[in-house]
Amino acid sequence: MAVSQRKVANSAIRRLSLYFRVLEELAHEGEATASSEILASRTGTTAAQVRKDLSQFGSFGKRGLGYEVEPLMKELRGLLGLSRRWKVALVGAGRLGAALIEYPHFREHGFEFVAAFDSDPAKIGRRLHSLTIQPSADLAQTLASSGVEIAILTVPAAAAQEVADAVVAAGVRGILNFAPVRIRVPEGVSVNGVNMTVELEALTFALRLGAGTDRPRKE
Amino acid sequence: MAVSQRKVANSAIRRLSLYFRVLEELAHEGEATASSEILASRTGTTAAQVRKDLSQFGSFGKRGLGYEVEPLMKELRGLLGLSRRWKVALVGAGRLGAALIEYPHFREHGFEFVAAFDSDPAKIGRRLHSLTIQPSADLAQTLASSGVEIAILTVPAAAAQEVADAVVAAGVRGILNFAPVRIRVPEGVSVNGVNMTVELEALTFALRLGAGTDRPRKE
DNA sequence: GAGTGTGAAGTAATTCACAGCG
DNA sequence: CGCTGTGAATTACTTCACACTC
Repeated sequence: MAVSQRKVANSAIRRLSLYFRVLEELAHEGEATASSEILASRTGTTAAQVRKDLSQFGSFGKRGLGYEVEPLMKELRGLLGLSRRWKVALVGAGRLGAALIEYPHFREHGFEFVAAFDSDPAKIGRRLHSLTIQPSADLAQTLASSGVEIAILTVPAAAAQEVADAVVAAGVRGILNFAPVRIRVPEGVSVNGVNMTVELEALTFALRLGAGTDRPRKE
Repeated sequence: MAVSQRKVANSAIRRLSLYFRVLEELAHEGEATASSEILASRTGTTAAQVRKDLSQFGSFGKRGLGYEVEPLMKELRGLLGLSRRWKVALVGAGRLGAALIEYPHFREHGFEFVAAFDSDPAKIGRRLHSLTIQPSADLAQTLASSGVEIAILTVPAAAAQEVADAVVAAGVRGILNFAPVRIRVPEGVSVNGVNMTVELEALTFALRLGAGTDRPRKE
């Protein structure tokens, strides 16, 4: 029943995002309801986990029936902040940045790229999917005036902290960091990292042992 | 002291990868030793955690001194499977795939792309960073004959499971999945996912509450 | 003296199991 | 009945604290 600002486990939040995606699939498949069991098997967790995760935000299910797909999607959209648009800036207009700015999934879920920056003079002025690449030096000015709240960092590791400091100074409150280093931000700013090197090395660790990584035991 | 096949926590494995990267930095900075405290502060965890993580594989440190950078790197390289080369295939030669195949970090750590596949006839035959893009139909044949052990999947969500089945059938034992869906694999195959949508939505969840996400309390 | 290695203690996350409702 | 919602039990992970070594 608790909807207030409670301590929500990070892992639970990420699962909410997974549930949401599965619900989109189910809606697309024409399903009207979804049991915790379905949600669990499609996301690789357990039915009890799904119910626990959802129940900390409200009683969205109907006993004997399951969860109605559309209403639950709406709830999750609200929880995850997907019922509004977010202005996003890309910092680092390399190949990865170019890939992300085109990634349809972001656009479809309300993330709108409104600026792209790079420090390489050769890239300044070039177009990237409807945006003109601006010099990183203009970061502070452009971000502040355009109301950007999220920065996606696809810069080299060595530049990541400096760029993070700059976007935070420009008022950005959320950072999605693709550089393989941990960046430090002041209180009140959120950072999530996507570290593909770590994931790849976790994979080779598992391969070296000759075992499967796979998460949950319950099939 | 235990070096045998212990149940190693997933989170611990990922931290090992982080420690390794920090050690590379420290080596580059000319440091000969590193305390658990340094490793902790640079990776965002606690000194006790660092020691616990490392101690489950051996006694690598010297009391009163810390860890010697080079020897510890060597240990971690071994643990993480980075002391050998891995042949990697890229499946999905879109923008993201193109970005990954150029990502210097992978190459520098022993990951060698030996084949690239796509199902789009328009892309077949085109070059991608020294590789010629092959039709996905050739997957089975090429992979089996080239000894590829790891597949990196950058295909659309809808195709991910099908592609995963194909690479597993071709003998691949490890998959790094960039598609935003969970893929199911048989026992003995490892999958790690990089889901940037989840990370971005975890970020907007945090922003919606107006709080910082950041991991550990201890500074 | 400084900093590791590690049992013990504490905290967090997951799973169980079942009452209760549609 | 079937399936949710949830306290209680369990398991996993982290932090403490200190003996021990260099």
